[in-house]
Amino acid sequence: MQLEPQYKELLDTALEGSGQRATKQREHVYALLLQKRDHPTADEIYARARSEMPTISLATVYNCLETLVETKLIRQVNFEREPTRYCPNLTQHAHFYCRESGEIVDIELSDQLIGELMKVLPKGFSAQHIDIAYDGKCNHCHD
Amino acid sequence: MQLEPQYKELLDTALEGSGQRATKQREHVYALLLQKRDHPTADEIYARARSEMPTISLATVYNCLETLVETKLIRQVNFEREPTRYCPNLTQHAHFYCRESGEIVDIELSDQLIGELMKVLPKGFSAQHIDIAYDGKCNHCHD
DNA sequence: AATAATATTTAGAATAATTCCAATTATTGC
DNA sequence: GCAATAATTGGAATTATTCTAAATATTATT
Ligand SMILES: [Mn+2]
Ligand SMILES: [Mn+2]
Ligand SMILES: [Zn+2]
Ligand SMILES: [Zn+2]
Repeated sequence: MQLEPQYKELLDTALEGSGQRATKQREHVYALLLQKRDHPTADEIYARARSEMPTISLATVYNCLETLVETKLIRQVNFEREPTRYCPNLTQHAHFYCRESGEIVDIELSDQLIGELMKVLPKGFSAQHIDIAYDGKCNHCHD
Repeated sequence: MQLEPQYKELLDTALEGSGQRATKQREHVYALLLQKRDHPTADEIYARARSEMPTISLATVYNCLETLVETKLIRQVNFEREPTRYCPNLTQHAHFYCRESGEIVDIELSDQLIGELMKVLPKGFSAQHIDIAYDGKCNHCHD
């Protein structure tokens, strides 16, 4: 499995911009996230990574993920106190967590809706970020 | 410090409804949460609880909080992977986390706004709960 | 190309919030 | 008051994540 050229480009410039090196571990972790966009945990990424790169360590997976988050190529996604998950979708979106299947789905959010959410803040408050997590039943799990 | 009668009533009926007993530890933890509504962590609650009840244990604080959450008298509030915080405000509200001061403020949400958020879900999805967390600068911390 | 400087990876130890456990203590119903 | 049940307690266990220090890889310099 390999990183498509446009993403390879993205990764290289992001890393260069932050004075970090492009390593095969970083490429591999990034490629895995882009390939199966199911919001895996570090452990899941570790398991997937090992099939093609058996010597990679869990610490490296954490390190790579940290680098990718810092350079804003991916974001962290948290539900309650569950293990952190990772998402390469950089658009403004919320997450829907299906209690039945455990599936996590991206919910795109319009600027308009974000605007409305900003409007309800009391005077003097300014938010740089809004985190929105739904939970319930997804389309596959309905009666 | 003590629990106001209306809340004592609330607690007793909630506990009775779930077949649990009203103990002084549960009352005390609940009273602390109602008194200073700053979304404390279990450790903070433990520290506060000990000044009036020096023999209470951290395990008991966790147990009491769990009971209060189960009986829906309080709710848990999580920011990223920080320690869980606890909130006795039962209205529909989001949380604003000030990066500068660490203050956590309740943001009331109208049914209308929640409705809009529900509307953006794809067909077949139904949410029982939406978790909304802002983060940025609060009114006290502005330049 | 060799060497030095720097960054990354690695395995395993450390950390920290929370949960579990088994013994003691408190509360309830008779 | 006594037996049955539930809650509290201190400490051990768990688990995701971070830290550490040694080994390896990459880049820059001669
Ligand atoms: Mn996502
Ligand atoms: Mn609150
Ligand atoms: Zn589902
Ligand atoms: Zn502030």
